[in-house]
Amino acid sequence: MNLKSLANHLGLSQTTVSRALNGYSDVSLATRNRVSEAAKTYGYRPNVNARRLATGRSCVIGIAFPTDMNMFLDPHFIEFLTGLSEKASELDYDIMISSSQSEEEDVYRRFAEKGTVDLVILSNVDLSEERIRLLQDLNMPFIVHGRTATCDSYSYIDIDNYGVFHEPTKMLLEMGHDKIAILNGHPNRVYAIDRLNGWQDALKERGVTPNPDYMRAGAMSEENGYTFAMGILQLENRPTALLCSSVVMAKGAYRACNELGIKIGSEVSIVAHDDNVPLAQASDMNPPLTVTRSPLRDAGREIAIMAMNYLKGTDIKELQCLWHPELIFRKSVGAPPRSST
Amino acid sequence: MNLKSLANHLGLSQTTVSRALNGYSDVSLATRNRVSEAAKTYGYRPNVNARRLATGRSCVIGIAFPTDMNMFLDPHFIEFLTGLSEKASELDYDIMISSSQSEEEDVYRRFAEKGTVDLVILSNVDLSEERIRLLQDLNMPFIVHGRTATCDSYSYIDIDNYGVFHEPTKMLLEMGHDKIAILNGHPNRVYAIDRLNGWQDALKERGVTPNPDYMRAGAMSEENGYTFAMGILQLENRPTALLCSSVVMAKGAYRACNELGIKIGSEVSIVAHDDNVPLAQASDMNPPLTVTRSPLRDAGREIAIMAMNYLKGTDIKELQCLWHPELIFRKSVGAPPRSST
DNA sequence: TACCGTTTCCAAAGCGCTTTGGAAAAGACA
DNA sequence: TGTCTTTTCCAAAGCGCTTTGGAAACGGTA
Repeated sequence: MNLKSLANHLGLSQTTVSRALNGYSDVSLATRNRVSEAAKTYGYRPNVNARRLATGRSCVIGIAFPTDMNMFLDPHFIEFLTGLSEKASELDYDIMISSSQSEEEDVYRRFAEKGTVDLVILSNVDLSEERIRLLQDLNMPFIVHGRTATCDSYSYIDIDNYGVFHEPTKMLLEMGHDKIAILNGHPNRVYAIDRLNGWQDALKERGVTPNPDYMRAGAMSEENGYTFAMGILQLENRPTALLCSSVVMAKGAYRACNELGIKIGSEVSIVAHDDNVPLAQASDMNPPLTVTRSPLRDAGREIAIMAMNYLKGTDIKELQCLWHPELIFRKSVGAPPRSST
Repeated sequence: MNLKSLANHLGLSQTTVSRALNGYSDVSLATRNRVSEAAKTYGYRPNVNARRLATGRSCVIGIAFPTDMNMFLDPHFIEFLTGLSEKASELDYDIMISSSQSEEEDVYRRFAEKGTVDLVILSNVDLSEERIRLLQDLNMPFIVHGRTATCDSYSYIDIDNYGVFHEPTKMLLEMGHDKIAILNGHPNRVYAIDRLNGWQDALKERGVTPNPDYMRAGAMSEENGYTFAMGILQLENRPTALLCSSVVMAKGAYRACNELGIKIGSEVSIVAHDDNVPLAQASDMNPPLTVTRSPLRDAGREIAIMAMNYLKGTDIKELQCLWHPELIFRKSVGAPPRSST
């Protein structure tokens, strides 16, 4: 069933049927209803490729990933992708993924030249972002999940990563903690750098010098959380509080504490940033984990909406979101142990 | 730069240029070269959507996944997807993913009606596969990763899951083990059922009755591997060998053994099926893990090729692959402990 | 030279939709 | 009643490609 035969069935022109289905006001409400009724009974759906050719828009959002750095194995990225994908299908956009064993940039170049996608999403940005420059050169619309220094010039969604560690550090300091360690994400990523700064500044504001022994950084896996925590908690001058860049990492830290017989909430306080990935529920942990919370899935959903608006021509300045995670206090945080004050 | 202007530049017709670029023999080699040369210098790439409309083929492979059962968090699925995606881009196919919060079937219906994808890939099949019937009804080409009872009627790629557990069980029995437990994948999945049968039959062939206490099944996570192994190894009549459905699970089992102080390779032998997911390298484990090996990434790559051939019209009968994993013997397996014989 | 089979090219139609630029019909107003 | 808007519809062009069905040019053969 195509437009032509549907139009014939209805005794209308293709124009009218097309415009009716797309909700134009220059076709009367009565026929608009009649048409959409008929479309439903005949099971008509406009052929996307014809539409794409005619409009020049594909309604496809692209994501590139190099297979060597397995982003897809990162539950955080997946959670984001899930939100993006969910919202995209609600908005009738499609998601196209493309991998290359070689350079991620080749993928963008292909996307741009072939016209397969309208817009691409950039994730996991680090400071030296040539990808952004390339996309700007290629004139390929994009939205960044995260930010770089040049973020004025593009559309992005990010959370206040500085605050993500600044707030809890301040809180812990006010509670009397002064030996606060951080288990951070990958050191090159902008979000990790922002968090590091938040931690450092909060300490300095209180006159505490950040202790390099208390800093660890790497992929936000359970394993790293465990390893990092094991290392730090066995220092002779061990910290009284741990900041983790993700709940997944915190789970590893919990495991380390349990193994070392260190009581969480009294002997050591733990705070993490909570992206709300399904297999790592902060509230279900024992003790429940104090977090700064900002569901990644929501960010994914939001970026789908932003993509749509971007393509509708909304100004870039209105497509720059900065979210402030909320701090949720739970039992994993308590006063520092006496012995350490 | 489009076909028309490229043709003008060359002083040729669109037809000739098009056919030259697509390598038809009815345009002389000389002009064929001249054309592709020009295409390169002008940076011409045919517009995919126009091509799609003209040919009726989209060269897009679809994958649907319901967001509630988070397939994407399963490293096995991701590994498969990575292979698929890699090979697809080599073959100039694209991968479209689509999620729905509701029914996976809606996604297929949308795919079919809109004509976005040429073919879909089905994963994680279980015995009662209505998805397969739906796709057949919709007349939407598909390839299954795995098999069901009706697999004669469609194209698939699968491994000999029966053998995956039958072989090592036989081997263990021959070495003198008779208390062999299995930590299986999700009990509804066909592959898990096949493996279960392989194990059972191997035991029965030797006159050993499968012990229901020795059977566990669930998602193939490290966590489950740990939990299942902990349970089984603390039985009063504990097994001398463990069959794990994946290396990820085996890692959990290793952790349990370490925690319980049970020596792997002497006090308990462990075999796993190795999908070769990057974060779980059987050979790097301590002791190195004996496995039946069949890289999932290879399956992904193969399925991309099969998809292409399917769309080229290759007969279904020639697109039914059954791979036989190789058994790789390593230190995690040894003779059963004396005490148990 | 005439004829025929090959080789090489091309004009034009078509894929299924959107959109432009009216035209006809209906309604409003004097 | 006639004129001017407004509403409602449509014919036709176009998106950029592939493909069909020749036609022209060429070379070989009789």
